[in-house]
Amino acid sequence: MLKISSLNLNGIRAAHRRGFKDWIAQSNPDIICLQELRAMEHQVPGPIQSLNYHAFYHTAEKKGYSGVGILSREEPISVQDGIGVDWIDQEGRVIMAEYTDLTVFSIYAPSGTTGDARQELKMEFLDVFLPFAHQHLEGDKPVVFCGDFNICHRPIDIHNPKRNKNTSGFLPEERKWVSLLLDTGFEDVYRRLHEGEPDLYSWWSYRAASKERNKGWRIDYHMTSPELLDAAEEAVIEKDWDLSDHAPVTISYNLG
Amino acid sequence: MLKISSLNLNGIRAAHRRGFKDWIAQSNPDIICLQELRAMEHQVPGPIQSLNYHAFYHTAEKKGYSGVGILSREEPISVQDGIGVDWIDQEGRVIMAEYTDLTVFSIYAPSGTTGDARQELKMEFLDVFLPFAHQHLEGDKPVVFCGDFNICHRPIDIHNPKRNKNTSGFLPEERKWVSLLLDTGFEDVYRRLHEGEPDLYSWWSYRAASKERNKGWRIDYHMTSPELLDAAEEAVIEKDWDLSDHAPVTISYNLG
DNA sequence: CGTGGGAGG
DNA sequence: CCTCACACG
Repeated sequence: MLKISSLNLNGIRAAHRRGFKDWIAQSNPDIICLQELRAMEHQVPGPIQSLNYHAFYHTAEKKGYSGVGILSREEPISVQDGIGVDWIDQEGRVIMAEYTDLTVFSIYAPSGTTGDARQELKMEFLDVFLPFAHQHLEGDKPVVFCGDFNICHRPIDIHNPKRNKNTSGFLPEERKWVSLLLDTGFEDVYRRLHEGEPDLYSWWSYRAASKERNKGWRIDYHMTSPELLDAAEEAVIEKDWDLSDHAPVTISYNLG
Repeated sequence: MLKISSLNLNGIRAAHRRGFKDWIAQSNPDIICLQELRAMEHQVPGPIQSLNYHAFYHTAEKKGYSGVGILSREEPISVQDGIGVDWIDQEGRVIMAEYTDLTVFSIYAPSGTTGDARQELKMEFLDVFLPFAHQHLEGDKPVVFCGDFNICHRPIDIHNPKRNKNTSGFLPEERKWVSLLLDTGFEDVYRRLHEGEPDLYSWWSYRAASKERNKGWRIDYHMTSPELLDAAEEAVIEKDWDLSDHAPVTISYNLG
C-alpha cells in the first residue's frame, strides 16, 4: 500500500507550529505533496528537514509566497521543477518526482480571488497545465497530480453553490476545465470513492468560523491516470487536524 | 496628592492586550502621559476610550507610528498639540494639557538607533525642545515634561555604560543635553528621589530576556520645574507590569 | 482571519 | 524580540 497525501500548508513554518510533524507521525504517508510553502528552502524548520523523508522543494522567487514540495520515504529516480513557462516557474507551482512505480506531481494553481489580472493568469496556468498533464498521462507509468487546483468542480463540492457561482474558484469556465480534465483521461479519485456524498471539503476560509460550521470548498485533488483509480482503496480528508486552512487529502493506493 | 504616570506603550493596541486597563485600575493615576501610541485616534481600543478619563491624542501622520497622548481625570483648561516644527508635529511627539494647578506635557523624542539621518533629526528635536521647554518653565505654573527622551543621562542609568558609550541614546552629546536641561532649571524627579541607587531602569530591550536580567536603560523621565521636585513624595517605576518594553514611571506630587 | 515580509523600535 | 502596515489568500 502506498499512502499519498496532498496538503496546502499556508506557510510551512505556521503549519509546523500547528503540528505538521505530529500529523506526519500519526498519518505516516509514504509521499506528501505540499503546496504554499511560503518559505525558501533554508527557512524550512529544522525539525521538518530532519524527518526521515527525502525532500524536494520548488520555491517562488518572491519571498513568503507560494512554493511546492514533495516529501517521500522512497528516494525518487528523478525530480523536476516547473512546467516550462517562466512566470509560472518563478512562482513555484509545479514539482514532479518520479519513482519506480509511479510519477507524482505537487501542483498549486494560482488563486484568482485578488482580481482580474490574477484570474487571467490562473486561466493561463490551466491552459498550460492541460497539455502538460496529458503528456505525462501518456507515459507508461501511473501518474498522480496532487494539489490545490483552486477550483471546486461541482455544486456538491462547495457549501453554497448558488452564492458562489460568480466567485473565482467556482466560475463556469473553471468548472468546465475540471470536467475537461476528467473527460480526457484523469480521475478525481477522492470523489470517485465518495460519489454523491455531500459536505466533503478540503478548504475552509479562516473567516467566520467556516470550518466549525463546515462551510468549505473541495479544491484539493488527486488527479490520476485510470490505473490509480483502480488501485485506490481508501480516500480521506483529514479535517480533524488544524495544520492550515486546508486539510490533508490522503489516499491509499494498492499498486499490487 | 496628584499621581502622574509616564508610559511608552509601544502600541496602544498591544498594550491594551497586555493589560493596560488593569494597570490603570490598580495604579489609578490622575494623569497619564502616553508615548508611542502607534495608532490613529479611531484605532484606540473601545475599552480605553470608555475609561473615566479625559483623553487627548496627537498622532503621527504615518500610520502605526509614534504618537503621544494625555489622559486625565480632571478636564484640562486647554490642550495643545505639537512644538511648532512641521516634521516633528507630523510625527506626533509633543502634546500639552494645562490644568488649574500645573501644565503637563507628554514627550516622545525620536530614536536615533536606525541610522545617522534619524540621529541628526533627534539632535534637531532636542535643539528645538530646549527653548520650548524653557519658555514654559518661565510661565507662572508648575510644569512637568513627562516622556521618553530616548536618552540615558548617566552611567548609573544604564546597565552597561562602557559598552554603550557609542550607542545612540547614550552618546556624549545626548548626555550633555540632559545635563544642560538639568543645569538650566529642570529636575529629573525620579533620580532626585533615588539619588545614587543603581539598577533602576524604565526600558528593557525585548531581545535576550533583558528585563528578567534587568539589563535596562532609564530613558523615561519626569522633567519638572523646581516646585514640583519639592512636591514630589514618591517616585516608582512600575516594572512588575508588562505593558510594553517600557515600564510606567509614576510620581505622586503633593501640590498642597 | 491568518501568514509572511518589511520598517521601525 | 516585538508592533504595526501591507500584500496575498
